[in-house]
Amino acid sequence: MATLQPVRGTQDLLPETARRHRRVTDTARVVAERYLFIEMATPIFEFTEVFSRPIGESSDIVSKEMYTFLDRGGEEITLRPENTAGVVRAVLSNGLIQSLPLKFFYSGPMFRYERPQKGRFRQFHQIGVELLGVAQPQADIEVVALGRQVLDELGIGERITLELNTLGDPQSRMAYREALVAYFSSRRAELSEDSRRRLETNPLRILDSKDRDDIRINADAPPFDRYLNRQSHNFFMQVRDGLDRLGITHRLNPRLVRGLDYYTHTVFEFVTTDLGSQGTVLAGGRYDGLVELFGGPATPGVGWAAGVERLAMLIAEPPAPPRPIALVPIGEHGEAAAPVIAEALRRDGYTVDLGYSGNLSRRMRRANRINARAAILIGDDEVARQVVKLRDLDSGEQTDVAVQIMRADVSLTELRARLHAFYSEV
RNA sequence: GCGGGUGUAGCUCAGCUGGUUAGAGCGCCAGAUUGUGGAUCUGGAUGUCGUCGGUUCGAAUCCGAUCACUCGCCCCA
Repeated sequence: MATLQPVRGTQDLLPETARRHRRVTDTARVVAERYLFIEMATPIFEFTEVFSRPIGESSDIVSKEMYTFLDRGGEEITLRPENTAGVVRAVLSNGLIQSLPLKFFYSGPMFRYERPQKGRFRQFHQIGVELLGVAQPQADIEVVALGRQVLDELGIGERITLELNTLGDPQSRMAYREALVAYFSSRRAELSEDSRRRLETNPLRILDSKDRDDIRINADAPPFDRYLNRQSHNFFMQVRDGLDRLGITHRLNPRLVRGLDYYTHTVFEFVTTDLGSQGTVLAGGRYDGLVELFGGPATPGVGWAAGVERLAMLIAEPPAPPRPIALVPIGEHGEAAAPVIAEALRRDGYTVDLGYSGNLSRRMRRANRINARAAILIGDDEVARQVVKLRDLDSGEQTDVAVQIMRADVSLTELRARLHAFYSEV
């Protein structure tokens, strides 16, 4: 810690950014609840195996990106790199699996030891939804529609396109995987270094390579359709039809592959070109085998997660918070009376700034800086006359308003009426 | 994890091929205006020139390392 800087990949959410984050999570929560996806939260850390088992030992996330440590009791703990595994664990821990279907919304920080970039941090925030217990394609359709509606409500829908693919059921996926391995192995020498590695770890990912030679080789790779069995094919068609009926346009991307091992059937990504190479903004899919992986009963699931930082960068400036009222005390009696008035107005629901120190000019300047709608000046003279000076900071008009202040007992009837008028103008 | 770029005041940046006390705009502070904000004018403060080391009579400037950010790859939300 040579200088006072935050840990690499972490960042302070200063008020303006925090406001954007809040806009994103609040909007998502509201929309999710329209679909009856209810908010829940799981711990920020879990036993390591909660993540290592379902995500897949071969994935980069597990093999080199997790924040894993021994706690003081000798338990192996990991900071959550994503939240689906945690939600499934919570469902099983709490016996909720009895009451399917389950629909959850969550938001919170996640942790991955990656190389930071724009839109990519080591501590980052995700919002997400999970739907457990529905095998029918309606679940996929509903979950995608929810994602689309969140993006639309955030006002960024038209800059984001939906890409869709299917991984098929486990049999289809396995058969295709074998066919791919056979094909790529035959042309191993031509593959990029990255893709030769992928051949061992995640051969499907080669299809998504950006390497020029890989792209050429991919052109002749066997197509997935041929290995997709009838049920898987029909399932995918139903999902697509359902989306069409809802007017949710999408682009088929046969090279779309999810990084996590537990995905089956539908996979999708909402992508934008406005964020450079970190263009995926919301992504997910179906994970029918996940609950079983945890030792629970075979239970289908669909869900998605979205990156709050990425969404926060895309949205327009959120609406400004309500303008405050500045209370400006002058002199000993004013200082005594001002907090009483401030408290009463705050109980009315107004945002009130109470100047702590400085002369009148200084406090007025502060009132202006915080964009106050009005200033209430109260000095010894006013206290004696049982008035306050109410100054309209937009027009500069200033008038005396009668008040009654007897220690904690205040009567502000006229002041309340005047303030009410200020805030109902617009 | 790999490759490229950048790092000078709170912010945005200037500082030519190394040469005295490192600059501008915005912001901040003070005053004009000791019971009145915004606009204007006047004055003022602020920098370990990211950090450490090297070359040199002399380094913000050249070299190396390191840290951070950033772009691409990888990965992913």
